[in-house]
Amino acid sequence: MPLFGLADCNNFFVSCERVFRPDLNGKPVLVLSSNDGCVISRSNETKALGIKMGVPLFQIRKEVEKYGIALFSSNYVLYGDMSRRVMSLLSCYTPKLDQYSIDEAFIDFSDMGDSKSLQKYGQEIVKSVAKGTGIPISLGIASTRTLAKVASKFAKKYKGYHGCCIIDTDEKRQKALELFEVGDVFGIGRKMKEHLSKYGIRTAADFARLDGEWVRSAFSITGYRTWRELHGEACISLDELPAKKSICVSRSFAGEGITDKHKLEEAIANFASDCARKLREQNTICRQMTVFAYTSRFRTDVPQDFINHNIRLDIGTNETSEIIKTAIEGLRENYRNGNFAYKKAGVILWDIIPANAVQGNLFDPRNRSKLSALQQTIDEINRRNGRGTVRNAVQGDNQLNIKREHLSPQYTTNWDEILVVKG
DNA sequence: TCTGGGGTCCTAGGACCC
DNA sequence: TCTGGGGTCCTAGGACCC
Repeated sequence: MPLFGLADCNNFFVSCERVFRPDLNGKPVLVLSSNDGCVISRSNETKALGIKMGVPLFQIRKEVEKYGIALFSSNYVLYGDMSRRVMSLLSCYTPKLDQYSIDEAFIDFSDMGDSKSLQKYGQEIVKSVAKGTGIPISLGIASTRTLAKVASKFAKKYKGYHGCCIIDTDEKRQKALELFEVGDVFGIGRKMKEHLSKYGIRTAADFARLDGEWVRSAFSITGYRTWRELHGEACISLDELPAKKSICVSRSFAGEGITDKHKLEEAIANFASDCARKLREQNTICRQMTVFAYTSRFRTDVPQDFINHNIRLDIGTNETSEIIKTAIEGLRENYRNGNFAYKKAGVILWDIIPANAVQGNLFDPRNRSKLSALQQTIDEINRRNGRGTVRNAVQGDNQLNIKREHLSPQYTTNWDEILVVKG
């Protein structure tokens, strides 16, 4: 019988920070988005204070002060590294691990013994990750991904499960769905929840009791899939990790934003460079690109501009210099002089195919094998010496105007900032 | 004053072809 | 002047996820 496990790191970013700041255990902690803008991770103590996910920091300044909430700017280098450690430990316990996000992974538990031994096995996994990384996780196990997610939330909420909850009978499934709010179901978002509430649907069980055909007509194939998954019918399979179909790098800028054309080009060049690296990391090339830049949507008192430009590449590529050049040209074509303050910009690569499928062009004047050898050399230098050691001149000094006032040190990835143990 | 970043999937509607 | 209908492909936008 197919069985899915979902391992979910509890309050992941906060937990990462606490690994190196054990003094903050039991205290309210927050991790902020880029520019220290919004709340993106909360400790249980912070949740208990009523601080909501996603609220802007400036709206909760009073509470931060009053309760002495510890603040951290997001430190993705640290979180990425901790995530790799968690994932590598998890992969010891299964032949098939499917990483879903930075802090979640699906685990194949098919044919792994009876419920009782599985419960023990699950608890062992949870303990092992906590011991090996310091990150607490919750594990849910069920016959579909959607139900595994429900189970993991129970594992998180009730101490009695010791981190692992299994939904493996119809009775348990029914009971779990009765206790579960419909809006918390994986695949049911704000809009669907609103729509359902008009019909008095409050719990996952209410939703599951609806007529399948009606669900399909009201919420399309995706809603219907969620409905079937809640009934225990697996519709989302555990596939091999597919290559990404689009790659996006974008940032918001602090303060007024960027008003200087040259600075904007520099930012775009850096985004394009990051995109190209990600593209090569999954061994793919892209054939289309979007460059965008816009002014603040919250400011109605200043002139607005919205650049959103698609570019089709004659020949697919993953080379940094080529992708930067194309992005900059795209930006220049669409740039208007008008004293605009750009608050956000980015580059998206899409129409992505495997690198070995590149279609040559008889009229292409460049020597592609030479270009590729050069790129490999640059990648190797940057891998050894840190990103951005060798870069294109247009990328400038890579000092984007981004605010990070509460940044933790790079404990795990930078020798200069490694944790000092005091004797 | 201050409002994240990176993805996926689905659908409707227009363009285009015969 | 008359001005169908079906199929496919592409794109923009919405909804969802973390």
